[in-house]
Formats: sequence, structure tokens, C-alpha cells
Amino acid sequence: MKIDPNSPADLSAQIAKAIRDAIMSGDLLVDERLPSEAELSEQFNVSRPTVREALKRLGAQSLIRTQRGATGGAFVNRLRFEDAYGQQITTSTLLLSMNDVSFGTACEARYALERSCAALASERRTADHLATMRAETHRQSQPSLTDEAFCASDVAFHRALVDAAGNPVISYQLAGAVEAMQPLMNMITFSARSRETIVGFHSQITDALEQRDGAAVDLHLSALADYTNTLAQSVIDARQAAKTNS
Amino acid sequence: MKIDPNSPADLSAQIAKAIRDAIMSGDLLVDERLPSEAELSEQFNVSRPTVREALKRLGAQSLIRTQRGATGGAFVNRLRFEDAYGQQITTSTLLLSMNDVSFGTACEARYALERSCAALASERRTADHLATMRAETHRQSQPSLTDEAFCASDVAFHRALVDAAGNPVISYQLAGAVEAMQPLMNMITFSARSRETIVGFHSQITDALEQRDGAAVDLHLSALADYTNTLAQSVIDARQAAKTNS
DNA sequence: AGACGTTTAATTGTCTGACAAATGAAAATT
DNA sequence: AATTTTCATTTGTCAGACAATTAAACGTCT
Repeated sequence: MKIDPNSPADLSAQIAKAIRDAIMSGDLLVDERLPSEAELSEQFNVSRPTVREALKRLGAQSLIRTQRGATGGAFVNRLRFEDAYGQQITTSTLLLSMNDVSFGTACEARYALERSCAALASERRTADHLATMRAETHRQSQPSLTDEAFCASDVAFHRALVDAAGNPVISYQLAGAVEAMQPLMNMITFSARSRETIVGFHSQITDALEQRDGAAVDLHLSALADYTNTLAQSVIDARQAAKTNS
Repeated sequence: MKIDPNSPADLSAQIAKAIRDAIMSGDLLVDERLPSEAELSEQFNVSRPTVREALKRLGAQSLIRTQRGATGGAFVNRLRFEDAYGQQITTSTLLLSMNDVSFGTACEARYALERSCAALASERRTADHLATMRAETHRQSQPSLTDEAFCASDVAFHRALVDAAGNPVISYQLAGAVEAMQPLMNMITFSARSRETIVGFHSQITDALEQRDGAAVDLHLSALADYTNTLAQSVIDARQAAKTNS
């Protein structure tokens, strides 16, 4: 592991990259302890604050964890799916909001990917998944629910559907697509009528899943996607019209 | 934005979180300049190195960028899809390797998600996408290609297929699933026979895509998934047998 | 000998103060 | 007016110090 003091890049960035590469190449194993900050600053010939900045960078990506005390130090962190979920959701949400991704594009991505779970979920869904989905669907039928809570429940429903596919890699990959939709959905005001329709789709999806009918799940998901898109479009149109009038 | 000096968490982590929240809530807009490090250290009542550690954390997530000089400083960064790709691939690769995700699980996730692109890609594929896919398929038929280069070309082929769906959100979400497979694929030694079979599938997929036949794309993808899985299984079995004999 | 405090050494977390390097803006000069 | 010089601002880096934490080593008492 070497760094170039004359490179245009920050030293701390170079050091972070060197250590990151060592982790990714398997040179540093999970739970292995890195040299202490003092030792690293000697090895790389930089000061301790610079080493610390590099370690903080790696910590932000959950690649290492640090511990104080006599036997403390920085350790290669086993990246857990739950940790990765959070980062994935943060990144996805910011990507959508900062790049002016349209509701339609995000919605299309979400449902396209989610439909790919239909077959697997039908095979593997447990009673637990069904119970969660029914509970959320029931919650969604409460008229007292705020729009925000309705959206949150919608996300929980779809997350249960994705988890029912029983593949942690899929759950991880779709966490971003499903959760990042929430801020976009929150811009919609749901009428009692539209809530009812969505709840109906959710019931149909859950029923089909219970009967392990993957094709039906796919069909209803597709219909729900269309309906959601239509709903969003009408909101956008209405907003556009209001703008023109004012 | 306030922090708690008595919290168990690091001050730099708290500060990073405060700024991250401000960005995600829209309190800080894209390209907006943050206060200088000196000002931030006054505001949060911490030293400059601590502020810097916080900023490096945010930099590692591409949430901010920094610039030296008179009008420099830290700016809220527009998170680009290309930047997010890299992080996504890093995280996905580490997730698979650190959690002992089986080839089967990763492969299932990859093809399940990829198949969800079949319909969209059939509608929207351009001549460019087809050309890339044919070029990669042709490269794969060169016997002189190393296994590693063969895998890299395979990834490029599938990335083109995903991109053909014409939805940047899908491309982003699938970047991890597709690229993170490469290290796992690299463990397989491809015989001339198996390469030929894979190239055949790739040709069929490209043909179907050219004819905008989404169902056929889906079918061939599914067949390729099965074949890849069988291939990997035979490698694993052979390795197991060798282990037992030794 | 074994259980239980105490000390100690190692390590990260934080602070202070300083200087170097980059960079754009303002001032001076031609 | 154009060009060069100076300068102020800001990040990047360094050195050294002290506080907080923690586990292991050490003593002490039973």
C-alpha cells in the first residue's frame, strides 16, 4: 500500500482508497484489525489527523468500525444487509430528488423490478409475510390515516412483498427503489376513492400470493402500477392547470 | 442544527448527520455553499479537525465536494447516477463476499431483476444498444480471451441490455446486481463448450431484442439463468469431490 | 489459590495553533 | 485598457498535547 504525495488528490482520499482496495481484494479480512492511527501515519508518512480523515471516510461507508481503549482500533467491518439498506435508501432518495427524476420514471422502475419478485414470492411467501401485508392493507383502510402515514404503510406493504421472495440480494437491491418512492408519493393527496382502489389492489395481490398464483400477483401489480401512474398524472395535470390559471 | 456534546456518538458523526439531514430535507440545496470550516467549528462549538472529519464523511458519500481557494469551500454536490453506480457496485460486491452469499442466490437475484427489463428494453432499445451487445457477443467468441476478460465482456453485454430499458433508475439499481456477480463468475473456468453455449444465448437474446419480442427475450434470459446456475453447480460439485478425495 | 479492586498502558477522540497551497478578487503598473 | 502583482480567504497538512475509554496486568485480601 503506497500513496503518492504529489498526486492532485487529497492524501486522506488516497489513503482511504488504498485501504478500501485492500479490503475489497481480500487483503484485509473481516474483523481484522488495522494498524493503529499512529502506526498508519508512520507507514504512509502523513500526520495522524490525515489518517483519521481517511478512516472517517471508510467509516462513512461502513467499511470499518472503530473502538476505543487498550485493545481498540479500527476493524474491517462485516457489511450487513441492514446497514447497506440505509445507505441504499439515502442514495436512491437523493438521486431521485437531485436529478429531477419524474414520477413516471421512478414508478416504472419500481414496479418493473417489483414484478420480478412475483414468481419467487408466490413460491416462498410464509404466513408471516401474508400477515404483514394484510395488517398494512387494513391500516390503509382507516380513513383517519394521514397521507404520509398511508404512504409509509404502502411502503411497508411492498417491502413485505419483496421480502417474500426470500432472496436477501433482491431485498437489498429493491430497498432503494421502493423506499425512495415515498417522498414522491407524499406529494400526492389521496382521495377516499383512490385509497379504496389501492386497498383493493393490495387485497387482490395478497390473495393471489396466498394462493401461490404468481401470474395473478404480476397482473395485479401491473394494474396497480398503471393506476398509480394515472393518479400521479392527474395530480400533475391539475397542478399544471392551476399554474396556468394563476 | 444542533449537536449534543454528551452523546455517546462521535461529534464528527453527529455533525455529519446534522448536515446530511439538512441536505436530505432540502434545507441545503444543490450547489449551495456550506459555511467555511472555521465558521462551522464556531457554530457547532467544536474544533476544526472535528468539522473536517465530518466533512470527509459526507465527501465519502458524494454528498458534498470541496474546493480550495478564495471562493472555495464545501458545496452540496449533485449526486450523479455515474457516481452512485460506483458506490452501488462497491457496496454490492462487498455484501456478497462478506456475507457468504451463494452463487445461486446472487444469480437468482440478478436474472430475476434483469428479466424485468425485457419488456421495456424491447420497446426502447436503439441500434446502439444492439451494436454494443453484438460487439460483446463477438468478443466472447474469441477463444484467446481469458476467463476474466470473458466475464468482463459478459457484464458489459448485460449492462447494455439493462440500459436498453431506457430507465436510469433501473440502470442504477441493477448496476450492483450485475457487476457484483463478476467476482463470483470469475471463480468459474469456462470451457470452450460452455462459452459457445453462452454466446449462443447472447445471440438469441440480441435477436429477440432486435425484433422487439419481449417475451422471447425473457425466455432466453431465463434459459441462460438456468444454464449459468447449472454450470456453477457443476464447478462447485467438482470442487467438493476433489476436496473429499484429498 | 482465587476473587476482587487498582494501576497502567494502549488507543481513539478532541483541541490548539501553525504553516503550506490554491485561487479568485482587488490593487497596482504599464 | 490590459496585464501583472499583491492579498485575503479557504482548504490541506502537520505537530504536539490532553481527555476518555478500555482491557490487561498487577496487587491485595480472603
